[in-house]
Amino acid sequence: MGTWVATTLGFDLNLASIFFWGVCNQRAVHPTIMATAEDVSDKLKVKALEAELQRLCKENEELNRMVEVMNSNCNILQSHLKRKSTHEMGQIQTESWSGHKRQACEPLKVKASQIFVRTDGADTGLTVNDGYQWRKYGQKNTKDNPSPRAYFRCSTAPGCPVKKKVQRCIDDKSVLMATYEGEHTHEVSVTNDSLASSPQRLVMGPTPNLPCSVSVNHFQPTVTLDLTLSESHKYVASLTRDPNFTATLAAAVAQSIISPSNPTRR
DNA sequence: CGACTTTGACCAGCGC
DNA sequence: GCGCTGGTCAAAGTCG
Repeated sequence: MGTWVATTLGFDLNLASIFFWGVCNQRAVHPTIMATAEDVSDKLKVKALEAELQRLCKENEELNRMVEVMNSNCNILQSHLKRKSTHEMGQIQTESWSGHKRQACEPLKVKASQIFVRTDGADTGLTVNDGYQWRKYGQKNTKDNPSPRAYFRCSTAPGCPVKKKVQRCIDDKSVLMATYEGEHTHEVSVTNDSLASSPQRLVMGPTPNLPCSVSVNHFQPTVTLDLTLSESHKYVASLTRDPNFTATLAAAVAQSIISPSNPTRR
């Protein structure tokens, strides 16, 4: 899944890079052109163009960083999907062979879902801001992961049975892996403040309250990409407003889920 | 002072 | 039965 973003966005970004690079080099090669310009308005125009150029170069850098982040997220999601798919297909086969009545094509009744949230690399906490209030009731070191696993209960409403486990991803410690169990018996308590303080998100799929999620129900997978990039809010917003971008992204994600072993992808 | 976090102890399930 | 492991409990500590 990793390179589909590059495939989707790379061409335009590369074109933009080449354009910006060419303009920058042109200015470097011919400094005297501007130095000898006598017209004041021309100088002003040049300054304005320089400023615009710098802004565009910076914007291009931000977009490239976004692509890197999205690539990283996609790689994580892809590996996770592969692991879960392999595991579940094995379970289905084992159960059908051992005489269980469930048909192989019957959708699994999965109550747990898993999300991945990219955090600041310096952040060592295990907090996932998903709009609900959680009360931590335990923490354990696990065998398969050097990072501790934290256990939370939903405290948004009394009696809510939902629990979640949060652990840093073994592959990428800047990624938090949260596993949710149960269903909330109340509405999400998302406030404008909590959303404003949470990482920027590009949400795709029917789980808008989750920052970056992969449902483990592989018969109806839900993928939400987390674009945690504190300086690039406006670019994320502009991208998410672009119907072409979201449509392409959605198609690519759907395609990658349908055929996870596509050899054209990383 | 109440709500929340930390952390060691305890319990249950599972494999050998 | 025993040990390992994941999950939960609950007392103590922390914070606003």
